[in-house]
Amino acid sequence: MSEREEPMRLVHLLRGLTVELDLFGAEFAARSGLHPTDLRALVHLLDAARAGQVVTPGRLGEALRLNSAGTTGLVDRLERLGLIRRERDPQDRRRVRLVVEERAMELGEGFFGGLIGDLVAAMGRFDPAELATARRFLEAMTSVVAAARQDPQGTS
Amino acid sequence: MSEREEPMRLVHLLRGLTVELDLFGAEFAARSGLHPTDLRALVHLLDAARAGQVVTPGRLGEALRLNSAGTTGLVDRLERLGLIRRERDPQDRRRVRLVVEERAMELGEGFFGGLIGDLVAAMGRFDPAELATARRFLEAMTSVVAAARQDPQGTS
DNA sequence: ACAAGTATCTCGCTGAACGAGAGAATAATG
DNA sequence: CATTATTCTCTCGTTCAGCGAGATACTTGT
Repeated sequence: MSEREEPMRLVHLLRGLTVELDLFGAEFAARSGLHPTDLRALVHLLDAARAGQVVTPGRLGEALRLNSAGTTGLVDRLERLGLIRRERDPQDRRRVRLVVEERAMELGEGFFGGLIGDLVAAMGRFDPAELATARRFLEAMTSVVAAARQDPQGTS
Repeated sequence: MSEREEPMRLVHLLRGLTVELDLFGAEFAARSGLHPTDLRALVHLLDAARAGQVVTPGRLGEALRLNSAGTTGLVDRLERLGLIRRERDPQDRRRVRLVVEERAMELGEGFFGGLIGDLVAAMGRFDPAELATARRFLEAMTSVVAAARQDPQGTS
């Protein structure tokens, strides 16, 4: 009732939203014959590709918190599915560059594209000032979680 | 620069936030000797307990998209860790009720409590009208994702 | 009583991820 | 240069979460 309870409702909403997004991802992954980890890897690779960054197995494994053996297995799977390709780096030939194939782009586009379109459409029903507020809110929440992650105990 | 790009930034923020929250959960889980699934189960059980609902292995497995064998294994793990307890339902003795132990509450409280406190504190820097907007926004986004989940193809 | 339905658990298996360490290339040092 | 250290990536053997199929236990409808 009181306004003191509103924040807790927002916290639950926030969690509910992440649950929905996770389930969406998991179901997409299952439908495409991917494992949750494969999907996370794909998202990471597509992001990096869009930003023009080079990703090596080492970097990928680090981002996904996998050890080297797990990373090799992951890269093997993605390569077997024709989503990425290994390529020796000509500069430093110890390194392997992970190149995203066309198919991976299409896969990502085809599935998340729809969701993104729907989200953007739903945002259209908010005016610019409201979107700015939502943005500030999301940024604030994200930085709180990021801070909590680095300092697990501190109720800062 | 144009306002047409703001929605995409919000989409990325949204994803970034869920990634942070997932990582937070995963790191907490690892620290507590739990698997990601165990944590999801615990959250579900604590929510249900707070709402006064009875959870059976069947319901839990359904919520987490596990089959019966996986569910049994999950419940075994949680029971072995002393987080929950199996209890035959006296009304319908085919059923087993999953009862959350004190320890599980403390675990959930001790870890998420801090984060929730930080989030609520951060919300304190928004006025009630802004929080209401954030809430509408989150509700809109959640229902879009939920709808997309049930109708994977439809760009509705 | 008997059949059908529902809830949970057991068995055997697949495969993702781990720890340890090997292999391959580059960089640093005498 | 040759040698040693360093940095990536990959291989081997193992562990364990989750799957499919089916067993078991209990309840409900006829």
